[in-house]
Amino acid sequence: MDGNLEQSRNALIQAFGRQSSFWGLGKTAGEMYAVLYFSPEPVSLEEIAKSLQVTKGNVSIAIRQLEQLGMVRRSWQKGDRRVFFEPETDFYKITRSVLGLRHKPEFDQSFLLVEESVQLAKQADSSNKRHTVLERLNMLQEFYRLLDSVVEVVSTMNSDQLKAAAEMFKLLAPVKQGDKEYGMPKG
Amino acid sequence: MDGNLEQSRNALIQAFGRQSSFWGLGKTAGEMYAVLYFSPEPVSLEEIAKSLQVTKGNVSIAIRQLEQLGMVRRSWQKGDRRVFFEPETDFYKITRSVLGLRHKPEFDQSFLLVEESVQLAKQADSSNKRHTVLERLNMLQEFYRLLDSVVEVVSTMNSDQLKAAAEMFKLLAPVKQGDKEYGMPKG
DNA sequence: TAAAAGATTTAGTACGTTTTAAATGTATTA
DNA sequence: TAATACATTTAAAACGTACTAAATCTTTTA
Repeated sequence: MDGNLEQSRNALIQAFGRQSSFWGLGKTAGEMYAVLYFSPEPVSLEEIAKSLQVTKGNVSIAIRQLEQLGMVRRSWQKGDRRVFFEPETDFYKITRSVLGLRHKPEFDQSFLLVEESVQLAKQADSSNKRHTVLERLNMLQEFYRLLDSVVEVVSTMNSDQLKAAAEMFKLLAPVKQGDKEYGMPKG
Repeated sequence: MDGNLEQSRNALIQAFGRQSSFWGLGKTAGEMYAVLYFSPEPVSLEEIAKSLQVTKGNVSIAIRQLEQLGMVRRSWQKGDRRVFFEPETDFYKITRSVLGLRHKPEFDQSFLLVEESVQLAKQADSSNKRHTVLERLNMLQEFYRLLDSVVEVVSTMNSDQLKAAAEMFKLLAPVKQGDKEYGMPKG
């Protein structure tokens, strides 16, 4: 392979590994996705293993996570019994899927616990403590509900809608004093 | 303490522990925050340790993380040499702080790597592969820039602005699949 | 100044997660 | 059917992170 492309690929693998780890998906899962993302053609399981120096078993497990999150699809080629993988390249789609499958449930669980906490506090004897606690829990719930509806909206928008909404949101940016045109397209 | 309040507190500790762990802060850090959140008065280091059955050293370290993220403040009481801690209860403020201190830098690092990847790919010999890769990296960068500006906007808005923006976002009606129009405010 | 009360640091340990090597499973071909 | 080429599961090992107990540091009081 062209040396430059090879280096380019390595940089991308690092980037995805980093992000993946940060979001709790595990470094190598992200790296595997990067391998697919960098390849115009679907990649076989063994090739992924070889290029990241990990075992096939490892790939088998990690790739399934990626599949379940809608980040990877498997495909087949006639006359070849191997399984190939290709990346979902639409990040808006991925965002939606990950929000729904990974974040939402975790969210709901916590929200349920907070709800439970509220109910129990309400049953407590009236006291200064009870009062403060309920006040705080109310703020917390308000915040949760807002987040929840944002997740809900994002989850149900298609990619173009998301893009449009994000652009709109971007327009809300307060122009910072003395800042040199932050984040705007040049020219 | 009132038995109900005690149960209520436990539910909250669970909720925060869960979320904290999910967001990569560690379970006990979240639990410690919950202890503070549930107490109308500032809490001493030792009391936190006792109520969560962990060592003071553990609290000392974890609480510092929370401080650095702006989730906890320390305070003192006259005639008492102990340090007390109290929670930041404004979640919008916390969101801003965590985004800026934790997410943004991680983000920027990855973005830098992608940028590097792009530059290297551009230097590669023209080929079908190079073409596809650059195309994909472009999409990726577009997505990153959007996220970046969302983070930027959120980071610079104050709590009321954030609340208002979120409410507005909430009004974006989900539009059925296949519909070409973007969401409009209800009513 | 010594003693006491507290917070922080440190070195080691326990734990959960990730990864591996090998065994097993499942088609496909001859 | 046996041989094969692959994917998946598994049990154990390696690893990293979170936690502990103990030592150390810091401040206050007597």
